[in-house]
Amino acid sequence: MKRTCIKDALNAESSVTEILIKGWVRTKRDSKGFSFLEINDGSCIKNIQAIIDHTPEIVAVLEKINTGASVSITGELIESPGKGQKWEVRGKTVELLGAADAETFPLQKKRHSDEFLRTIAHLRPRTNKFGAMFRIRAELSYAIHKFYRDKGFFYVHTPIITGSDCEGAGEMFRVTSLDHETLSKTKKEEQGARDFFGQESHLTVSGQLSAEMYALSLGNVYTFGPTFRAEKSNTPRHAAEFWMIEPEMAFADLDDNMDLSEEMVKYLIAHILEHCPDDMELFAKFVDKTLMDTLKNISENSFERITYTDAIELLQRCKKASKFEYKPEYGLDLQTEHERYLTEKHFKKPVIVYDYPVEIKPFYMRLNDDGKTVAAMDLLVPRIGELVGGSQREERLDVLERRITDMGMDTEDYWWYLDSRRFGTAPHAGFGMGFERMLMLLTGVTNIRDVIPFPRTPKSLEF
RNA sequence: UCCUCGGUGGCUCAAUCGGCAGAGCGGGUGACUGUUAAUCACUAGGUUGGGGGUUCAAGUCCCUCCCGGGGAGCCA
Repeated sequence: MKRTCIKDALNAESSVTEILIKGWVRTKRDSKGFSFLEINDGSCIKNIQAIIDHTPEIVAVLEKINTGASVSITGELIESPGKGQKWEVRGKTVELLGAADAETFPLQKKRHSDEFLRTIAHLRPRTNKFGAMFRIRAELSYAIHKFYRDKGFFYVHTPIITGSDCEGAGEMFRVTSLDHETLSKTKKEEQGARDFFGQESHLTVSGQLSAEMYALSLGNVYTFGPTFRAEKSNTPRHAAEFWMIEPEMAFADLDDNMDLSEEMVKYLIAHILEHCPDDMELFAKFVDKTLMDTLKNISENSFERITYTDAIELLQRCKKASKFEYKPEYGLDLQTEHERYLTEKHFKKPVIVYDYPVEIKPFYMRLNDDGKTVAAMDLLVPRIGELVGGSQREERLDVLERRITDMGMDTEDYWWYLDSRRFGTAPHAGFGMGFERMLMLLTGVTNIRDVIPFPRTPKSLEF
């Protein structure tokens, strides 16, 4: 007999005379003469209840079954005479596939703290909350591909190992095949030449520069993959390994970029609400009671768009101005408290801040006609802060070369990047969105460590 | 990296002014013929994060290290 997954069994239209269910025992309740088993197989958040009459043989098996054990049950799918569920399995046979010792199995039937569950990251997907989280994560991943594919974007696999030591963001992880001894005996300048690639190599911090090359060939493209930052930032919003979506559009400007980011965020919310209602319900009920209102608010309203200059002025003039720890000032980056004020207090919705001072943004962002600002954009959302960061790219060779030189970098290192401006350059724009941050926004979960299966953070690499 | 709050049974926490280390849940044993994180009774379980110090006496005070949470910086 073929296994029926619990999701399908619970969606049955009529009773089934013979059914095979496999899964993990969430609870066992014994009475005189029979037992109830709640089984979950991960196919959905709900368990199926099996009722099993006691016979000497079955009691012998049931005695070895505890919370956490994996079992295989055959029987009949019938309408449940009890309250609380439509269907249940009246079991005929019960087989113990894998026992779980009750004294040492760490998950109990009660709620556990997120902190404790992080210490057993290998078992937490067996809980309702993390099961729901990682089903949503899978669905969100699919939704991203669907969104871009439907719009005619091509998915580009940009490299994980890179040679460019400056992609414009953050500290990088060094990649080397040299052993520790060789490394310590070799002079810093000579290490690269002796290494696998004949030069120093790192884990990518962004696929953007590569994606630009493909946008200027295939038109509209996106990357979706892991990225790595060696920053020792210890916050609930940062991880050393995280996933990023980076679309890049040829013949597009900053407005197109802003439109795309807004459309994407709204699409992803709608997709998850439509396809993961049961899993989302858990987060709306137990994690963030305002979640549905927040998501509705984001879907139904257009995002506020404001220039950096206007945003600074607004912050300087607002009632809270004197209470900011950091004074808002033209030429300085917006602080967390400023972002929160804009999205949570003032506009009460997502805000796109654009046209930033050239001094605080990387070399590849397009210089505006005023000569003082670049065509950059940050999408800020309540609670999460920066969800998306992007820009129209500098397509003019001379301006780009000057920017690279001005920032103390060598144009030689970017020869292939500059080639795209040398041969058939075109206006183009793109952005990056943190996948985990989108997931946090969707679920109301406030710690990035709880939206990624095995989180990598400073001093933490157990799993 | 800085600021801040924590670390007590498997989990979540309590312990007054420095004076006998406790509860709920979970576990074990038993009861119960439709339970719903079942219920009821009984029961076992502790080097109070590590090291050092003060004291007649330290979970509690001091020093130090480790680990975790929250905030900041940086960012996605």
